[in-house]
Amino acid sequence: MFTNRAQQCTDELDDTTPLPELTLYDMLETPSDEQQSDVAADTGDDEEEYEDEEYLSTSANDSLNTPRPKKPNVRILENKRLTPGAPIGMALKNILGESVKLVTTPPKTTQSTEIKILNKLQTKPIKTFSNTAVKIGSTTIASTSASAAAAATTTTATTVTPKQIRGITMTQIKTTDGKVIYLQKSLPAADAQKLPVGVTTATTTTTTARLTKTVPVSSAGIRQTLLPKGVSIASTGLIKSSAGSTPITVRGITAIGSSPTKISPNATTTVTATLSTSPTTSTAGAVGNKMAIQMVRTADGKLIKLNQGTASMLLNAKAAAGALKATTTAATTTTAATTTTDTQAKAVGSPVIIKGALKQLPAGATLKTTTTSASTATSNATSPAASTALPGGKLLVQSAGKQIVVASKNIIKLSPKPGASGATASNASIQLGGKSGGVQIVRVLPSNKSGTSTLTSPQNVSIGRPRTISSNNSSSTSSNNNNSSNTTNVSITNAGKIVMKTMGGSIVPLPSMQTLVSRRGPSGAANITHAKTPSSQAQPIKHRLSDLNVQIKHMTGEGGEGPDAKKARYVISMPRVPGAPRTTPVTQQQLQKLMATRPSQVKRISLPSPVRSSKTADTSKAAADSDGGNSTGRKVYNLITKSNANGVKYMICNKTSEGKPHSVYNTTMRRGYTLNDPAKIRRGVPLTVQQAKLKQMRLQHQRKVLAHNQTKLRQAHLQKQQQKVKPTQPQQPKEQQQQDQSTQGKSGKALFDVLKPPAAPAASALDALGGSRRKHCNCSKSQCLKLYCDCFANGEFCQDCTCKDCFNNLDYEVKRERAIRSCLERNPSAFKPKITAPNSGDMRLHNKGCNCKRSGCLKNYCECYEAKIPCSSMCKCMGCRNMEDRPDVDMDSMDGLNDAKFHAKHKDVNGTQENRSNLYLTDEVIEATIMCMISRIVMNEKQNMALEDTEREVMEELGESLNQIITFAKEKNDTKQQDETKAAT
DNA sequence: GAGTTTGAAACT
DNA sequence: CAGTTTCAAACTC
Repeated sequence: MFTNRAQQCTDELDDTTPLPELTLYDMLETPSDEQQSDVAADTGDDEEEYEDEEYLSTSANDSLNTPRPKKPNVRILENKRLTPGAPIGMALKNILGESVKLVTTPPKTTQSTEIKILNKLQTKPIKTFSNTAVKIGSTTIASTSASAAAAATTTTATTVTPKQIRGITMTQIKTTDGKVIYLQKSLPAADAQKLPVGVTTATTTTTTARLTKTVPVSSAGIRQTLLPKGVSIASTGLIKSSAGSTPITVRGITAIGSSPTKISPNATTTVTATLSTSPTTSTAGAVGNKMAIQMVRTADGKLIKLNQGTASMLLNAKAAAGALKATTTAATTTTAATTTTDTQAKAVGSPVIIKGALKQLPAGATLKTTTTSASTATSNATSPAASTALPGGKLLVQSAGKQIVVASKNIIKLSPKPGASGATASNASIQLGGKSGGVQIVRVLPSNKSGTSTLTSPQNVSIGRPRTISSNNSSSTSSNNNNSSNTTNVSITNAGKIVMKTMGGSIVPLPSMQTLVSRRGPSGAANITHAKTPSSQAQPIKHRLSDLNVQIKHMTGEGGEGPDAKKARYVISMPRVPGAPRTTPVTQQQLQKLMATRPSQVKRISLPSPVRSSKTADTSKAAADSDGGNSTGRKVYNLITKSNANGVKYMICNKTSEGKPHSVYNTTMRRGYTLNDPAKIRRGVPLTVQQAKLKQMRLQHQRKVLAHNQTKLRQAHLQKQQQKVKPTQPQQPKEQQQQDQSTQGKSGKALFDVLKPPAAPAASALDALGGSRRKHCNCSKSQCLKLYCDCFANGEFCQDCTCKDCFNNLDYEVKRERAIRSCLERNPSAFKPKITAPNSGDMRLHNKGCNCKRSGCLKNYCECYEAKIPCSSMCKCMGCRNMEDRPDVDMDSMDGLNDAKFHAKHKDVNGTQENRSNLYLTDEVIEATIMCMISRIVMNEKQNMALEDTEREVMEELGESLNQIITFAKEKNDTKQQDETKAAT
């Protein structure tokens, strides 16, 4: 796999542009939602950039793998962008001097680097050394004097008086809350001359909360400035920061050379450092030789050190506020250790940052995090992370009981260090969801943004308790100040990304390390638990992205949950009688009891958030099918998703520990899967697999009950009639009935099984195949990376397919992700369900509609017909015969029926509709139905359920009862026809 | 199993 | 957005 992945990095025009973590959530969210990136909340989020168009353009451009000048724009978050020609650009130039090269390049060539500064607010008076205002839009960053009021709403014509800090010309920008941002006004002459036009170098920007302990920040050129929410540039010319530790992000500040950075013990500002894509070796190399370390301190006192190297990874070390004495030099390192443009280009495109870190880190490059914190992170902070070269091109980084193995691929493997203590050590490690003990693997996602990727640069990893791990040779990172959780953010943007965030970031563990596992548990109640083992014994099951999407939404929607809530592994235990077969025998007595207490059997089961909507406990066959016919099977999914508010992203890979991908769904994956048929849920309503199946279980349970009720009533009715006709044999029916009961009880066959219609062909086929997948693609030209391929369209990996040149597998994950993105670019709804029901119980509709011309929409060419739904106004079909007004059309039971049979049946039913209504809609049946509804009401009232829920469930009850009646009537009708046919023959 | 038909996806 | 091409599944023989 690694080899393949490496090859990917060089093929296709060297298009190694890393794809951003493509989340299913992204797929399903509306664009507007995607753009609603709460930067302020997402303090460490630098992975969201791909969501904007700039990223896309950059990405596209990166595909050419051509070095590009950077876009010298300064922009403010929330769509306040500034271009070089904009006032901010001019103002910055005024501040930074002529040495700042604001290169005007097409927007698509933008390579955005980023510096994020997390500020912890302080109320210090503002003092600025800069007397030049920076105007951003209508606002101005003033740096006229210590008086904030002196700043005008417009640009002041004052010039910056550069401040010399350690020989570096700095420009100070002071914020209203006392923070001071130093920007290197100009590069050292030597370095500046080395810089080619349009190329910037590393920059370190630091803000401190105290004037007396300001941190110099070098800046060779500010190309972008991002001010997240909560930080504004006031008309007074000051950077304002809202309460809390709102991060201030300065994006695109690049610098050259290393600058010493001091962080005062009480400094509450995070320094982020960036680096550039500068191909100049001199600067980068010089810096690298110096092994400058970039120190970052988070708003909550965490200390982050960035080592030199292309894509260093930052990990915070928690430190008590005021006690932190970490001092280090700001690291401005570039990984571009090459002098040639070509090499640089390749480096940029390299998707693996840490790749190739074969040599041991120099001692100076080892991160040292000093802290006096007595917290559990102390061990981390005081323990310098050490890296050791391992065979096979791996880099072992150890820290506080944890080992991080940085493979030659974009993978970081986290495994417990032998002898390391459990809980404490776990705090000191990169964790996925706070899990400890197991091997954790984190994928390093390459970034196509600016920056270079070096294959030889050693990587340092400092592991600390803090959440933010971010490193970047060209971009900065920010630390998360959330102390309440054990989340960890790892992000390496630029040449490579380590994206490992559980809070506000992305988690991209290796396949099989995070799996969404669904299995049947022994307990009778449906519940969902977190799996404790990364590996699973899952049967090959395919999954659907859309299903998982919803689930992950639930999973990640609980912002207040602990780290375990972020785990991507879930074991869903379905209700089942312990030891009972899938089709649990139900005696009539049981059914009667069930009938009497029916609502309680359909009681709501409070599930954890991921499957909170699941309510029903059932032992029906549907439940058995929910795991693909394998009670021990687990569904292992692969997808990337993220949460809504917290920005949590998961990549859940459907790969077993053996490396073989799973097939989540054991069903055919044709287009137009519908909700009611779990075997065809490909683009059905966006319910989770579990939800859909639980719903089906619930419905089947209701059918059981209703069928039992009907049977009981019919038998009573029949008994009456027989008593009337044959008064001499009054006991026969009763005896027969008892015998039936006994037989049923012995045979384990439920009454419903007697009454229920034959299983749908799809389900039958599914069962016949023992849960194996029925269909496999046969793509030959699309490489299974286009929507032509059903596997791909379903969000699955190809498995056991007969396709040729298949790239739809883990070995070509990059290509696959790119293809997904391509599809989404063409059609953002490409992976959304095509067939949805507006509301529960509503008729399903094809969202797009078919476009059939010749098939009359009566063949499986038609997506509507295939989905067993009538064509709607959305369709553009010609000569459509897939009409809606077919009262007998039970689309879910039409599998295998040809048109002739269909129409014959149609005609027959219509012709005798009234009679059959009288035949089956007897008073007893109606009474039973009403009883069911009343029982539901009573039970809901006992449970103090909301009226709306009660109403809804009562209506569902009615609907299911009617459905059952229809099913029963249909079956009887068919039986009758068969009997008539036999009699005729 | 080969060839044809069909309509969605992709492309222009 | 419309027309055309490509593609793979559905269908036919």
